[in-house]
Amino acid sequence: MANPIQNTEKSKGFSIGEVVKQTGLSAHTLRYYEKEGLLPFVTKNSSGLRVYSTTDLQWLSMIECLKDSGLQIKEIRQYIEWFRQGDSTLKQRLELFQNRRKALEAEMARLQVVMNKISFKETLYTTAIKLGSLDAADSDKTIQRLKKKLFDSPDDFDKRVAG
Amino acid sequence: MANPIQNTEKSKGFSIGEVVKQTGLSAHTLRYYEKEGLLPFVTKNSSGLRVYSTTDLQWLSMIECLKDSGLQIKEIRQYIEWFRQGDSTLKQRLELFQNRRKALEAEMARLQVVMNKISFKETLYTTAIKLGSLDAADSDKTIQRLKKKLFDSPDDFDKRVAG
DNA sequence: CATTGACATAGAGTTAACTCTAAATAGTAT
DNA sequence: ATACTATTTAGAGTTAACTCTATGTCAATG
Repeated sequence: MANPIQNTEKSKGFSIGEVVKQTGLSAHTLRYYEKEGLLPFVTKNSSGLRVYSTTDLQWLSMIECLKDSGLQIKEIRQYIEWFRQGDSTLKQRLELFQNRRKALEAEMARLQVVMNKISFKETLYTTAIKLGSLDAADSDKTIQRLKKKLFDSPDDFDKRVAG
Repeated sequence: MANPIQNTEKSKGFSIGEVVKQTGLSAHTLRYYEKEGLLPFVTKNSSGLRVYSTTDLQWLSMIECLKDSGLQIKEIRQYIEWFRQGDSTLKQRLELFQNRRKALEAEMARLQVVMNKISFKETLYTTAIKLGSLDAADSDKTIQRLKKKLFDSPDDFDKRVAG
């Protein structure tokens, strides 16, 4: 087990392989992130091997969160640049998080609408299997009531849904 | 205003331009979907122009829903193929919707976790602006209590978050 | 009958975010 | 010293889902 970077009890740093294990990201991806300016704090030892600090791991966690919130890599880089500029960019960063929250709220609302439609389909097909055919399910009283409820709701899933 | 396809009171069909207006999709995208097998019911008139029926529009609505649920185009094509095969594929289609519902539930739960982290950041930066610096906000009692709450929760947002 | 605008096809180009390849160097184990 | 594994770089390749370009047809308008 060759570990190029000595990671003693003093926790000087982690090799790229250790970060791969801890984060689940590939070494390729870690180098790609660095090239894209997402990890400006990663250092190299005298042999040119990357040494990741605990702070770098925390940044990776933050990057994952921002990615999951829907941010693109170049937008994450912008955020990191703002961070490096210090307190003069507090406003920009706050606005970014406010926008992220709004985007997440919109996305969750959107997913809820999709969920309603998919759940209806699940019920429809469960009934279809019980009755032996999709046509029979389509004519089913309970199904028709459910469908009506869905169609009369504010979002307009089509009057009649294909499939 | 030349409309190649006569759309009389009997509603024989829609031109691609009309479908563009109704769906917000581009003509390019509509042709691309068709090429990918997503619209096998679209017909052409004697001049080779596409004629979309109301059913085709319903399919487009269904396709949008499946896309929003996270399905890829080739998976949507599979669903449409199952549909065309009739009641012998009811089980496969039900399973697809069951899987979609589970995926949507997981996605919504994931987004909720991200939302908690982003909301914390929003609070942190609001406090930072009020106090004049990020360091001051980091040492703030209320912020520290919030952070502790977030870190002690089942999901493990890092012990200390960068940025 | 020439122009215009919508539409057709085939195929090339774009974008984001990886993902991989090749060839070289570094570190560890025996 | 040798073998083996981890890491490095530059740059090419991949994938999904469009998106656009070039060129040509067709129908209605002036």
